[in-house]
Amino acid sequence: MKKKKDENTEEQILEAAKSVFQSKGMDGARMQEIADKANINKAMLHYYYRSKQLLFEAVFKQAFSLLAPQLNAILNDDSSVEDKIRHFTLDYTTFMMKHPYLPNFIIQELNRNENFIVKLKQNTGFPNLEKFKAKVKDEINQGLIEPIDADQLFFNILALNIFPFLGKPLIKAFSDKDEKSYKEFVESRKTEVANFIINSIKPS
Amino acid sequence: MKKKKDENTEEQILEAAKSVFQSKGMDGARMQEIADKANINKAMLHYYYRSKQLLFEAVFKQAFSLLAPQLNAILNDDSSVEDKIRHFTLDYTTFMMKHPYLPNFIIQELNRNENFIVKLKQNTGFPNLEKFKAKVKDEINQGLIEPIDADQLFFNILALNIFPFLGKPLIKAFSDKDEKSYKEFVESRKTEVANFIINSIKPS
DNA sequence: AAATTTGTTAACCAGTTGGTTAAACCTTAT
DNA sequence: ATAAGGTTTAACCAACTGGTTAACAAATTT
Repeated sequence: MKKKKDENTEEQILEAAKSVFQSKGMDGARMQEIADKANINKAMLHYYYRSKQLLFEAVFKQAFSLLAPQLNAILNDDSSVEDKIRHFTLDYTTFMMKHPYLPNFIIQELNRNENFIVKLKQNTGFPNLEKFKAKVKDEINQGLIEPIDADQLFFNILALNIFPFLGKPLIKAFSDKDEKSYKEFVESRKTEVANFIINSIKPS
Repeated sequence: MKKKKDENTEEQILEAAKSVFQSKGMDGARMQEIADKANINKAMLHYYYRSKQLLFEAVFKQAFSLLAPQLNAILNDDSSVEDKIRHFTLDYTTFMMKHPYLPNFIIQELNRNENFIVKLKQNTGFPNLEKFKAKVKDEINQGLIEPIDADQLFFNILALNIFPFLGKPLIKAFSDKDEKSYKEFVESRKTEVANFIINSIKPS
């Protein structure tokens, strides 16, 4: 009826699996390494999660569930487009600086298995753009922002915010930044990116 | 059909390796699959490239060498910042629509092995931002564009152009696009992205 | 045309991988 | 205490992996 011994073994596994899968990906991850990191026997991984695939999916879904609410914040609240942009840019960058492996993990695995996102879409809380699109059109009609396709605007916002994490090695190499100045660069983007976007859509 | 020396075996291998590595990554790729795709014996891979690692590096360097010239075009010619942006956005998107696996492959493997880019930097023709930064500062001083950090501007350009290829599954899922409308979306970015950037830095 | 080098193959190998098993170990209910 | 059932472990396994070998075939040199 009740669980016995170490109640949080299952969570220790998930924690270890998260760390290994996020830094090495599905193909590069080794079950033994996950077991070692969780300080348990490898058989326990299969006892709790049955297979590498299912353990991976548990990790991936949890990772994606961290991303979705951030997107929904910008998409579904009632603030102005400008506020959405400032708010999202600040929150997203702050959050990802604490979880720098997350964007690359999600993008990489989504590209590895294109079917995977279909499963996720069935989940409630999967980001929906309709309300955002309506808001953009509304503000364009009111002359508050310049005409722009809402999809293009949304993915521009996403691109500018995600890229510093996906392209970290490129940024460091191209602009000769060490870890410290890379972090300063990302930090300054919390406001720079919002200004950049708003400048572009602001009526002249 | 007689057995005879096939002098382009080496290139067949590279072609097959490119296809497999770019779609599955270093860890997901299998030497046997590369051999099958090249219609040769697995031992030939080692005869010509000695190890999986070296074969991978050959593929990676060739992939990166396709990217570098495009970046250097925007960085080192003498045109105006606005022309650089329009020119690069058009060329880059056109090129990547023909090689859609390339951006993800490079980003993924650069993140998998952070040391890898250090080797690449020693290569001649590795993109250098100095001239671009000088040009940006110059145009800012002349009042042709609004003040902006040249690094930020450059990586904004990169982010907006690369993201549609990295985030293809996200774009299709979030905005309910099928393959056809995804392609139209990317196609329209050839000019949309340039307009978006130039709007942002244009003096009001 | 014989000898040598280069290209190619099937078979093989040792190490690794995800996954299984049977027995032992705890914790709780009887 | 003992039975019961979930939890944990060491040992094991079959399939797979990158890589090697030795023999053979084609091209090149002598």
